[in-house]
Amino acid sequence: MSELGFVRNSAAGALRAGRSSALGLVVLDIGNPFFTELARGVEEEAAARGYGLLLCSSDEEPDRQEAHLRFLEEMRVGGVLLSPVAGDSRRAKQLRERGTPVVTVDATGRRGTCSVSVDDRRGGALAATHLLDTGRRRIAWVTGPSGIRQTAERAEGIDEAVTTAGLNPSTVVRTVTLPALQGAAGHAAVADILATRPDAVVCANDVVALGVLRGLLEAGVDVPDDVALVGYDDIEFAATAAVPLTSVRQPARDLGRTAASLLLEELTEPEAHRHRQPVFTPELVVRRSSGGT
Amino acid sequence: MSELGFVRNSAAGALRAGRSSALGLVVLDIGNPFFTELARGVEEEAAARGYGLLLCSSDEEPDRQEAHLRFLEEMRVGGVLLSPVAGDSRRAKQLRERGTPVVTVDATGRRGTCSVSVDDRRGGALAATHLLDTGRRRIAWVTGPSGIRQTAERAEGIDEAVTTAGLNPSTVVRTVTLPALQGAAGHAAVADILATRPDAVVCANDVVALGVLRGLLEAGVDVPDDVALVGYDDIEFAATAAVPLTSVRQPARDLGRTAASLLLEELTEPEAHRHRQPVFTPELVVRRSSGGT
DNA sequence: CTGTTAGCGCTTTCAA
DNA sequence: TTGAAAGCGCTAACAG
Repeated sequence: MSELGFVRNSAAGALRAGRSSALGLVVLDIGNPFFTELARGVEEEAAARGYGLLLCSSDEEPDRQEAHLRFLEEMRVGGVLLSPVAGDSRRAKQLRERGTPVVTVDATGRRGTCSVSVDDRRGGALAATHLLDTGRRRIAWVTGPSGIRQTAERAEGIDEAVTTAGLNPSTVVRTVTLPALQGAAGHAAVADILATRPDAVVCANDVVALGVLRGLLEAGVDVPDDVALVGYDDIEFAATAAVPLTSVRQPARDLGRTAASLLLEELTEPEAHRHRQPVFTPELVVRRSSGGT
Repeated sequence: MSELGFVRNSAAGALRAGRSSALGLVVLDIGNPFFTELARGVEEEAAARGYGLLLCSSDEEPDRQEAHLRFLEEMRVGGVLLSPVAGDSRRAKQLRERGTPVVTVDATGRRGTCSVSVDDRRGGALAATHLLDTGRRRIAWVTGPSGIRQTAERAEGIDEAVTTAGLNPSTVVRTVTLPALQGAAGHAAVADILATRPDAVVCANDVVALGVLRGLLEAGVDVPDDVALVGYDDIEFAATAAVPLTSVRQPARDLGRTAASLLLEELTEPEAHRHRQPVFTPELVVRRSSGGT
């Protein structure tokens, strides 16, 4: 019967059911391998349960995030996974009010919703402790726009570790803020970073760290002898960098799978579902850029 | 009226119109920055014309490609951009028969359809000529599954350049075939590559080249003194590699924008539309890995 | 020029 | 057990 070219019309199904059997995922930066790995995890889990995936990138711009959420709402996706640019999204709230579950990814959500995150405070502390243990005393913290929650917590973790070591964060840590967490921005900020006279640089993610690394080498700075460098995420390219990059690993694919699984549970068994906020543990991967073993 | 939470139901619109105002893009590997850059180009162009984008990755698996195409067909997307895994896709044909335009991306399509590609033969020749010019005489060509058209043409370009230089491809070029064009596969194949006793390695893309680079360095091979290395795509991470990577640059974002623009033209002005197959020109970017300047 | 209606394809409900 | 019908929200065509 259907062997000759019949293809289900899911628009009709979505209209009838009030929602489609697709999920939406909005990430901060599709060009960042951390998020593509996360997306893979989501896609795996969604596909296994018969759901499609609409993948969007906000490029860290709140307006783009809102536009994508609107698009997903118009498409009547069954649920949304959101790696948020800023704290409160009007449209995310609206989605939830409409009955569309929204799971916060890679950042702690409020209670009353599901979220999947990594202990960013701990991650920041891991990086800083490692640097302090290896004798560094002036850390430049290179981060992005302040709205992004997880980077703020990494900064707190750094301060915490500095304090724990009996030092004063205000003399040890200098913050350099980039317009975006991208390689080019990191590369462009190298002069600003060096102006803080650091003996160590911690970047809010690996993409930035690789841009910074290129700038440091171009400026004739020896990594790690003059300046130690630590990234975040442990993307694949960290290991093949000019100086292999020490990084704080996050279980990207697991994050994605877990988030999708929570979302699908909420979607398919709303009454049995209890909101959860699992927090994963980051792990320091020491390579040459920090002068470690 | 609509200020209080009204959101258009695009499922209803799609049902009514017979198709949705979204485009589908199926790439070979979403983890490859070349394709994310291409996707950005597509997204820019689509968004500018009020179209959404459904982004899928086949991971170079024909079955996944077909599944994604089926999903897009079920969603009744207005058109599809496809970076094909294998030559003929039953479902792509079916889509066209149904009246959904399909534009082939990053590979030459057949006449009678639109496609956007880069002169891969020329790209292969650029890489090989550069290596021959700098004295290399045994080239290992590291490629992926044979179904992928563009890599086959790059191989032909290499042979062509070797012949043009008055040498015999069968003595100069050795082919190593990977199960997938991914970093891990390249890394795992280093022993096989070295077994061909090459003085130069050309990889079908940069992701593979970076994996190979890591393996070569781990094996104590000096790049470029013992072995020159050339990648393909010129992704951002090529410049920050352990040994900055010589690569054949492809204009990824332009490819995406052009492809989307052709698709949208076919979609919105079917009678005025004439099929075109623009071919972009690749460019050799020489860095240290090939021992060039 | 404004307002009403029919129907897209699917699912669910209810009748035969 | 099998089949018919209603209605999801939108738009295009048509009536007033």
